[in-house]
Amino acid sequence: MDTESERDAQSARKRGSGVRIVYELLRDEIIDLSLPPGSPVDEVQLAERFGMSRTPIREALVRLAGEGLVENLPNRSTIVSNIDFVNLHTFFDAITLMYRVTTRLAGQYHRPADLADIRRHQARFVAAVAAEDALSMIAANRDFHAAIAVAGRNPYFTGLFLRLLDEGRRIFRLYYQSFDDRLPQEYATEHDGIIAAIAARDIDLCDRLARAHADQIVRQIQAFVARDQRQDIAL
Amino acid sequence: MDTESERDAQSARKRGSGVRIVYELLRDEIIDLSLPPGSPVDEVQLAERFGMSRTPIREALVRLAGEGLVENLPNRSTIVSNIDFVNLHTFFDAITLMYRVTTRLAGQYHRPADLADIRRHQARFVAAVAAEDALSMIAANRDFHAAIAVAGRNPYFTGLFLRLLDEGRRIFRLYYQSFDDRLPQEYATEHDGIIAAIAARDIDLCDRLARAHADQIVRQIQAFVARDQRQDIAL
DNA sequence: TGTCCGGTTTTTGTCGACAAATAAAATGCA
DNA sequence: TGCATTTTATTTGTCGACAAAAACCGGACA
Repeated sequence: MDTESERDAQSARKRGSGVRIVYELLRDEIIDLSLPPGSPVDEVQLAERFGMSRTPIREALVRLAGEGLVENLPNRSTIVSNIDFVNLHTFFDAITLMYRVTTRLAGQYHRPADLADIRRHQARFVAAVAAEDALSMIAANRDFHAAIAVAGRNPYFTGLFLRLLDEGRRIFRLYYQSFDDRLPQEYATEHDGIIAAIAARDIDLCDRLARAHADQIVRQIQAFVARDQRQDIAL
Repeated sequence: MDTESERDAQSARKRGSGVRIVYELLRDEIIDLSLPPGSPVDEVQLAERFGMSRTPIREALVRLAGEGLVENLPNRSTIVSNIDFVNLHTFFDAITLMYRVTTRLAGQYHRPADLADIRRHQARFVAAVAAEDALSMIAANRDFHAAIAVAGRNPYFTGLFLRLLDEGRRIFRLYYQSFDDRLPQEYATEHDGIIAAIAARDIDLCDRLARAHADQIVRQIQAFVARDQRQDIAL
């Protein structure tokens, strides 16, 4: 069970990079559901897996807890945070507002280099759609909107938005494991519209398109949830 | 140099409470500027001050770093985060939006117990204004709006808002050390208006009042900054 | 006098170990 | 057999110590 990065970590890692390695890998595994919600995260197990002491593992877990990706039950094992389906609407509210705000600010403050970044991620997204690769589609979509947020140059909004986008990746991932719908072509064209609005610095248009885009995504997730619930009832 | 809480921490503290104690105390000291921005935070010094090992200190620092209250220069001392006056407008944008959103949501989702909490903090605020106690005024104001955010029941917004309110406390504190203006009477009446709007569940009114309140605060800070800059030029 | 170089010191990052707290298992009792 | 209680075992929280990095200091040299 020794992957590339883990052996790197084990052999010759620089003094202080250990935490980052563990943090990023755990983060990715939580987001792509390799570590399912609610599963316990054992410190000593991770320690021997990465070939390091418990101390850096612990620090990585504290950071993840700060972002809400894991929960730290006192004197008990830390677990991967559950997805709260009951209060999913709070997530929808928050991410919709952040879509709008970040896109508006991008329209206001973006520079040429930002647009290049955004277009690059959109190209990745389109390629993923063409290849029908749901996983890299989800990742590219996240990076696309993250780039827009960065172009908006408000670290407070960017910070919250990144958290929400990652949480969204978990939820999407949950459904793209079981279903294989595809309306992502609409997403791609909507993305192009957003890019154009940002480039034209049309703030109102940015807002409208971002809101429509967010509504689209929220509706899709809600459809997934509803279908899921009907299945639960049917069984 | 042994205060009450520190001796408590030293003698008989429960297993796992050490981090919380250090975290909360450091957090308070950073917010009320006892630890000025940019000042180094020495681990071993804190360790002997609290009578505990470096490990829990370190964990507290990691948490604080996660909230942006300290910065962790690799292989070098961690320092209290500086206040970024150049990009202060991003702070204004963010906190204004959060004022509006949380107050709107409070108008929508609050329950009777929430209103009681909010009114209690407003009473504290009024008392602090009457006593002309700037410090507890600032603290009560923060708690007042925090209670409104809690009543809105969106943990994502609440989380960001609390961070912004604490950052705002640092900025306010910065100026209430040098000046002794007072227009807080206006704040108190505005607070009453906000309470009434929430109780009446008038969402639009909540939004308008919150926005006006935020603008008021932003203007006051900007006036402080401007006056400060004029002083710098004069000297 | 100013700059570069090597040693010293301070401070962090990591480690292994121990003790407390809880979960799990085993035992006793009705 | 089922439940309460004690015992064991696992896992976390904390500690002291050591080694690596960078800052600090002093001296040599141009």
